[in-house]
Amino acid sequence: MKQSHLFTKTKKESPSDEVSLNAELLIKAGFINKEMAGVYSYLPLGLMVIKKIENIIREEMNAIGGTEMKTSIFQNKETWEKTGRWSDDVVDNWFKTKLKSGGEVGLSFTNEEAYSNILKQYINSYKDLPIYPYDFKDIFRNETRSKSGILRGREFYWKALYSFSKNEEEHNEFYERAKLAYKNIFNRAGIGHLTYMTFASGGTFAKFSHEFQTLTGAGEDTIYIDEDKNIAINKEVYTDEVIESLGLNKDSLVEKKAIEVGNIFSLGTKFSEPFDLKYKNENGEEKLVTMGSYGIGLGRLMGTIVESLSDDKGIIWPESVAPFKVHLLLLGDDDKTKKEADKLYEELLSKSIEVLYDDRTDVSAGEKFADSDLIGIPFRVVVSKRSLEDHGFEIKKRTEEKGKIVGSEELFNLLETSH
RNA sequence: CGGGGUGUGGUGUAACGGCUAACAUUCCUGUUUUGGGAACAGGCGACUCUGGGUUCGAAUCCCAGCACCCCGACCA
Repeated sequence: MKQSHLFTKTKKESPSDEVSLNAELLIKAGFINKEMAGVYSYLPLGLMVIKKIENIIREEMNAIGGTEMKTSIFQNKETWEKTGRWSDDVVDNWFKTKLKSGGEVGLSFTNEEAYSNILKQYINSYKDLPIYPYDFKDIFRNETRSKSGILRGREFYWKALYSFSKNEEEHNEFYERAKLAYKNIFNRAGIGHLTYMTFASGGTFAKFSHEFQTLTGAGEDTIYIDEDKNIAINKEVYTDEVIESLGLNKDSLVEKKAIEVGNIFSLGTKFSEPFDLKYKNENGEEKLVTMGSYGIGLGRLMGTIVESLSDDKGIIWPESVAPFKVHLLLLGDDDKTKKEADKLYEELLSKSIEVLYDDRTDVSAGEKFADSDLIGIPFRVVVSKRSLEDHGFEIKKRTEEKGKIVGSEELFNLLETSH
């Protein structure tokens, strides 16, 4: 994509109504636009990142047997009354609205009810199980206080997978696979080294749920980490009894601030009971389905990456989620340099290397460098009079201070072997 | 929902109760520039969040509302 076609521009000043680093950088660099407190639009660059993250999650979910679908934002009152969660006394953060015909509808704030209701039609026999449907979906929560930029919004985009299993054993087997899939996701998203699987309260049907907590000062949660064993405990279950039951030692636990980027949860029969979600086993007996839920907030994950990987010049995207792999900068406006840069741009495109081409000729070199650092694309390639007088192109990683001048062959070699 | 703070051109800020609301940036015109947010010249852009009140006079003081930020509570 040519930068002259990208309508967003970077801002020099930080927005006055944002304090959080993720919102500040993402707004300055033109990834998102704030609509109101806790509500953000994703601009072209932001959407590219979201889609990259979405694809990573999709691949990992499909790899463990997930089946993608798309449930409606609109929620049926009757369905929710089955679990008692329609009531504002039980769930106080609903966004609800009225139909012209008189009824009420809610906007999704979670998906268990919708899934249980749909899957009831399709689960009859033990032969129908297990199944692992999932959604990418906008979720709405009327938070009393949204905060921290895109880390906690009133509207957010998430992935939710629900597992429907015959029994505890089958559920547990999948649950373990889901843990690994989640680890893969956060590794691939570039924050694996900062992310800990964390024991948290489990509800009625399991002793624990598991959160994936990424260390960042902007975190809302307090966790206690055992760095050797690479696991952590959420403050909410940080008791002597729990520490002991996990075989941990209080002295080796370190307190840290973290943000919850993912959560997996055993639901047992909490939802299959009210929905009468049963199957017939081999002996013709009716059994309740055992469920689990597995969520990741994509916007929150994006914000967390920004929070934990940026520097004082801007964002540093991991290659896996960066909007582009290469930021190609044209410096100078003489015909020869421009022609060389155009040619390189076409070559990158023909090799399917994602590139943002700063082809603007009315912008100074300094401004292009500053923009490039702020936007945070992993590789910066400069074409200028100076580079052409040497071997051809200057390539520099966003994480490096100095680049090096390389010829075309070496350039493509470097780009094609990196991912 | 409790507490605290802030609302001024698109953006970031300034302005003792008193002149035509200032500066920077963005944007537009032109000239010169092109390796770290270039230089010069000219120009566009504001009912100072809304509604009341005090005053000869309000961006400034008072009241109410709304919005945004922060702390806390809450967070399938």
